[in-house]
Amino acid sequence: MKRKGDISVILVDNHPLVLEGLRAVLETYEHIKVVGTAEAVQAGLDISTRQSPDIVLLDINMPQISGIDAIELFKGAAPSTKVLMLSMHDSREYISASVLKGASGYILKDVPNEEIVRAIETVAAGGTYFSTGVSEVLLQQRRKQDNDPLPITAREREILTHLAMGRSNRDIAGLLNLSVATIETHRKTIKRKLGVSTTADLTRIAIEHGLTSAG
Amino acid sequence: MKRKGDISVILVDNHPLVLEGLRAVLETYEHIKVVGTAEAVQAGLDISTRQSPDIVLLDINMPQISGIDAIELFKGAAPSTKVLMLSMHDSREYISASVLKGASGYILKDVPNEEIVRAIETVAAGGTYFSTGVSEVLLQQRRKQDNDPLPITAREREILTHLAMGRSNRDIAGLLNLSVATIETHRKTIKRKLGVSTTADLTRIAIEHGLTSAG
DNA sequence: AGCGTTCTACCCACTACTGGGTAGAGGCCC
DNA sequence: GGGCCTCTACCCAGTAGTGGGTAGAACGCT
Repeated sequence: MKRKGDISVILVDNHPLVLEGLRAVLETYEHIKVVGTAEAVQAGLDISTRQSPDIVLLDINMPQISGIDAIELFKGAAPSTKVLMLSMHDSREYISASVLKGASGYILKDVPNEEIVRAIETVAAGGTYFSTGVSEVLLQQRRKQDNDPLPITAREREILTHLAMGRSNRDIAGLLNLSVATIETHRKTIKRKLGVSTTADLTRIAIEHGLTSAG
Repeated sequence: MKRKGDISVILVDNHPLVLEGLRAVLETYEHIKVVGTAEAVQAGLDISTRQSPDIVLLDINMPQISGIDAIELFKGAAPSTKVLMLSMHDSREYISASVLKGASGYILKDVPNEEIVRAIETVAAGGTYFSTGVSEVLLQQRRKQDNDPLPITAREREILTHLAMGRSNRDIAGLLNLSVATIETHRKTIKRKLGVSTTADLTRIAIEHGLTSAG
């Protein structure tokens, strides 16, 4: 029986073998209760609606409905349920998509059992869990900023920031008390150095390098 | 003494009281060894260089050098060290900045002791830890996309995507086999609907809503 | 049938940006 | 003291985008 303090979990994976393996691992932990397993998203949703589990361990590769799309369905079926994705891939697209859809964590299938348990505990406690390789992917933007600083001068960076915020050459000239011609020259130099030709490109690069934010 | 499997931690906070409180809490756990404490970033760096701890627990509000800037310094002083931020604020700016600079986690000072320990264990194991309120903030972009869909038509969204990728009206006209005038009309309509007037604004909105990515 | 919306396309005058130059003043390095 | 870079600023001709219109064809809804 599930007792107070226990964590209820349902497992959704289209491979019966993985399902049984996970159940066997998790059952060795007293405070984790596997209250259901399903080999298809729809069956999982039915269980989830009835049981409102603390955690859904969801395989990302599901036939019919993809695991990514299923995240929202599970959140809809039982709003208090946290979704923890289980995947064989550490591809950036999957991870970002999972986070955007509201998953609380993303772990790889080849991690040690203890890490799966740790992830379940962490997510149940209201945290997020992304396993080793995955956090590297999430922090990828940082590496880009570190390893690949923009090859432009400080003044040019300043101009670029204004440009990316939607200001015209004339606006910037006014702000910085410079001639419009000067801003145009800077703009040309920046474009040449960065190898782009449009304002949209400049804006994307500025956001990418943290000079301004999208939101 | 630190033994194999133990987690070595140094604490950096400019409040001696917090420092002592943390030390007292962590010392009740056998596998966590506090190998140093510092009330200033520079002193913390000195310790970190000598000890190469597994974890630096770093207060975000430090005088002189901000905790955010200190993240990079600690990563530089001992590359294998993971930085776990400790903060009283769950503001979006702090959290994003921390993640971008390379912090492996962000926890609030008012969380229960067990959560701090859990965070330390998780980060030491190579994961990331963001406590309850914090993960909400990280998932904020998702909410923006869900609650605030762009009030434009599918065709306009398509045009917007191309614009944000740096394509000119003429390029897009060519791609979609339309007249340049049509693209200009769409562009005007999109700007009016979104209440902006420049390409940079369009690009920022497109990225914000996931139509294209910054990188 | 009548209405609203979307997608398409054009007109016009105006402004902004582009891409090719050149160039002087000041700072830094060797 | 000569060389290199940065920041400033201008010239010019050309192209692109702006912001104000209008408008027809197609579609769905009632």
